[in-house]
Amino acid sequence: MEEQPRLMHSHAGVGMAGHPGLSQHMEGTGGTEGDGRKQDIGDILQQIMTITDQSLDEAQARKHALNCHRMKPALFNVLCEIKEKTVLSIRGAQEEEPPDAQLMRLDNMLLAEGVSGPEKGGGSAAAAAAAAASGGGAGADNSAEHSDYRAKLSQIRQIYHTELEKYEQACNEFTTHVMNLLREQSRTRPISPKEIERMVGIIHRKFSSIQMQLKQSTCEAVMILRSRFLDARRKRRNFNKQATEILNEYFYSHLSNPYPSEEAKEELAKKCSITVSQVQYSTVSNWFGNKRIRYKKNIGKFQEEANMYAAKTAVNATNVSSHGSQANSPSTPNSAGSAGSFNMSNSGDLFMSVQSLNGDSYQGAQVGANVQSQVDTLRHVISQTGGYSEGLTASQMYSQQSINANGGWQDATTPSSVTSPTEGPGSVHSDTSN
DNA sequence: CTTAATGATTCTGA
DNA sequence: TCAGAATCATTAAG
Repeated sequence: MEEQPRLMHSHAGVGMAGHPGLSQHMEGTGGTEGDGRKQDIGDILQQIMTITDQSLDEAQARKHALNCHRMKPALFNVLCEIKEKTVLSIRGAQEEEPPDAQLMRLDNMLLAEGVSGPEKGGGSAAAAAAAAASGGGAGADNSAEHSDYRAKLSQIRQIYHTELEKYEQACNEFTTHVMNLLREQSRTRPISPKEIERMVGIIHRKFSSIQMQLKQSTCEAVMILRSRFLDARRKRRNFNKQATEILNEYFYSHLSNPYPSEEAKEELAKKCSITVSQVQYSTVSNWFGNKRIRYKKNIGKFQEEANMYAAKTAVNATNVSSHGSQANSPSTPNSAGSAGSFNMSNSGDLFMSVQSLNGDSYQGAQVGANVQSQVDTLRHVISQTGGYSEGLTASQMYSQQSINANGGWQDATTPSSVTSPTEGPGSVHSDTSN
């Protein structure tokens, strides 16, 4: 029921809706209302029907005639005006785009990551970010690692730019195409410049939303890349054998107090040439932290290792001393023998015997001779360094079996397998058991 | 693919 | 603030 009238109305509107002047005019000339209208509609239909019968030339001719009609521009103007007042104003109202905070964020991020920024600056900014992310200090080791990162980043950057360009080009092409089309059509139907403009705006919005997607996925890619390369955890590399050896040597030869001082850590880091990943210092700290805790947690498991390193250390010491003595070989050797343990909670005390309580000695042939000098050396070193536990004095260290043994730490193990040659310190000792 | 080893990070208590 | 403990995440070995 409702349909009918509305339809009718819209029909009537084809030519004159909303334009009082015109419809009045028509009405005036049209004679009696009902009949006149019906007649008009009939005419229109008739014309439409005849169009299909017309040849192309005929149609063109008519079109041309219409275009040339002197009333045409005026009519189009009026129609455009009407259109603008109705359709455009409605659409315009709802087109207030939301503030694109999102886009801003993306832009900022891309800029910060060096994807959308100036060409070279991007790379260095990323490198800086990388350096910062990995802890800063070391500096030197970053380049090799980050070149890969930078390469990938610039790859992303390149893709981003080409895509962006592509979109832009497509957008422009499409826009001009649409504009031409509309201009063309504006000859046959009422299209105001404003409308064209609006259309262009719509197109741009569409394309910019595509662009935003591009930006978003680029951001994601960068984030992934970042997390992959810069997250220290992911970057973990195992130390090489040599480095592990050096650290272990130190650890086991300072078993009584495996807390290297800052300098010692630095020294160790240098010796190990820890370059990968992170700040050397903290890497060493981490290593010792992990080592302590893991050693303590499962001494049995480390026994063999301990013995091995102890032996090694002893050998080293001997060699050194035989060469000439020197007390301080900077890093580990000294103290070759300390035996001890760092306190463990459950154990009461530390120190494994320096010498095996009984027996079996491991004395390598080499070891024997220089022991005395080692002792001296060690004493010297120890007193100098004084670093470790306050509780530990040289005498304690040397004291033979003083302490011990009972296993404070290692539960239950039996006495040593490796033992040192006589005098305490130099000895290899190592804890025992197994 | 599973698992052990291990470097790094995070949380917690002194 | 630091060491220890717990946990994460990756690597390497099987």
